[in-house]
Amino acid sequence: MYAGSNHKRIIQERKKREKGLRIESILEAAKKVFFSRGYLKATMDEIALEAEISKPTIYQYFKTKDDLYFSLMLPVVEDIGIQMEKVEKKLVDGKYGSGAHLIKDFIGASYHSYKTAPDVFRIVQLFQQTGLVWELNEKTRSALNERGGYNFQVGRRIMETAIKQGLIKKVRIYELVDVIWGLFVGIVQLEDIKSRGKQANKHLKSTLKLAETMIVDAITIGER
Amino acid sequence: MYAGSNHKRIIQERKKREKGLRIESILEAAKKVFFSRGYLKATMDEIALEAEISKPTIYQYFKTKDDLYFSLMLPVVEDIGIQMEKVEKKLVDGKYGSGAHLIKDFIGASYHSYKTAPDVFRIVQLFQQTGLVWELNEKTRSALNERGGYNFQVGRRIMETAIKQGLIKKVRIYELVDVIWGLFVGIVQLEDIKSRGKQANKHLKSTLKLAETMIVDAITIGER
DNA sequence: GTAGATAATTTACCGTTAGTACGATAGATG
DNA sequence: CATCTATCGTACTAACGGTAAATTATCTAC
Repeated sequence: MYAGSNHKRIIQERKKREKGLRIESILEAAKKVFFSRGYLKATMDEIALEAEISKPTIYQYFKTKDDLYFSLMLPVVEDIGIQMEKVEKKLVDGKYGSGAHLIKDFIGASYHSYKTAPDVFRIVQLFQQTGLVWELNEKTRSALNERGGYNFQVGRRIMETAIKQGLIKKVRIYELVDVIWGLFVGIVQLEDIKSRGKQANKHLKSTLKLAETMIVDAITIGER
Repeated sequence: MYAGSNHKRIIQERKKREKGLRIESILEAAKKVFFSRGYLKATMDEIALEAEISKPTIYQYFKTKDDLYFSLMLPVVEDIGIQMEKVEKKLVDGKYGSGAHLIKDFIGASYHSYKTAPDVFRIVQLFQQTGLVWELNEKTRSALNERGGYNFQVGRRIMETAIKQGLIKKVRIYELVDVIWGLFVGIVQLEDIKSRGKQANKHLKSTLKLAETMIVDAITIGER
């Protein structure tokens, strides 16, 4: 018994790895199908086919169609948080010389996530409409809520610090973060609708740019 | 022949009226069911029951479930346009003394429509999330597109005039209208999600208020 | 190496629902 | 009366989300 009791553990770990890979491949297939067909027209059978497995296998890993759909979101939400944390770090390290620069990075954090997965990004709020939120896998739901809520917390901390550092005017941080986030999501959606069927939305960037300028004009100090 | 050839016409008109009423009652029933159950869980049978007619009769007037759903949007989109036209009239009549006042009314125009039908307002989102191949009645689709596009036109005209009148700074009007509209929708959606399950969203008003202030700060002239 | 247990996967199925076909009915019209 | 129109009831199809039960692959213990 050269391997001893390790053998068992090692095999278990391999299985775990394989399980992760399977989940990964399902997510990949789901992404493809969901975003080419749209949520409603995407079928679980087609996703299964794309992942080269049978439908019930999907249900082994994801409780419902919603669950699968929402699972796609989590990495994006997490990414936004990571980007924001970077901004926060830079801020507490005193590396922002102006509020304008901070705001630019702050919006850039969301833009970064949007760019890496524009399809996923648009999905955030669909479920509120369809009223299916309540059938989510508990794990998925709480993960989403926690990360989402956490991101807003970070956002508020950033603005709080920025005010303390005198980078931006003294405004209500809770509302401020909501305004910026709402602005971003709203514009992305809007330009998305407008550019449907046409080539990539050339207006998105210029509109976001204007939004940024306006925020800067409104809440930064001095430079006007 | 006391009524002459009018008789025919009068009867036709009555029929048209009745047809309108039927459509109205279907829409009313649809609204009730859609917004209590959510789009996916609402069934055409239930809507038919609510409207006290049979299911095939609904399909006489609405091509698909989607079509019925989106038909609910139209009045809201139209209302927004009407509110905006009021603002435009007031503006060309030279009744705005400050840019701040104008912006307030401009946002208020959308808010008005939102307040009268918050549920319907959320549909905009669904429209874009899933919007690929909705099998909308051609009439419904073009009506929606036309009215939507028209509203943006009015918005741009307003901003153009406001610039000419020296009420606001010279910014790119196309992007400006998009920013304001995106901001509004984004915030409404956000607060909507946040307040789900809780009491009415008390944050919406204060967040919108801040957004308004920020826009005013950013684009109006003088008062700072 | 093989029997038996365990986990992963598939086949075959269920229940529900959007949408339709069709014949019956009722009322207005001429 | 004959016709036309709108609606109804019914019964059906096709598609889809989801599941129970059978099947296969994999591992463990001897």
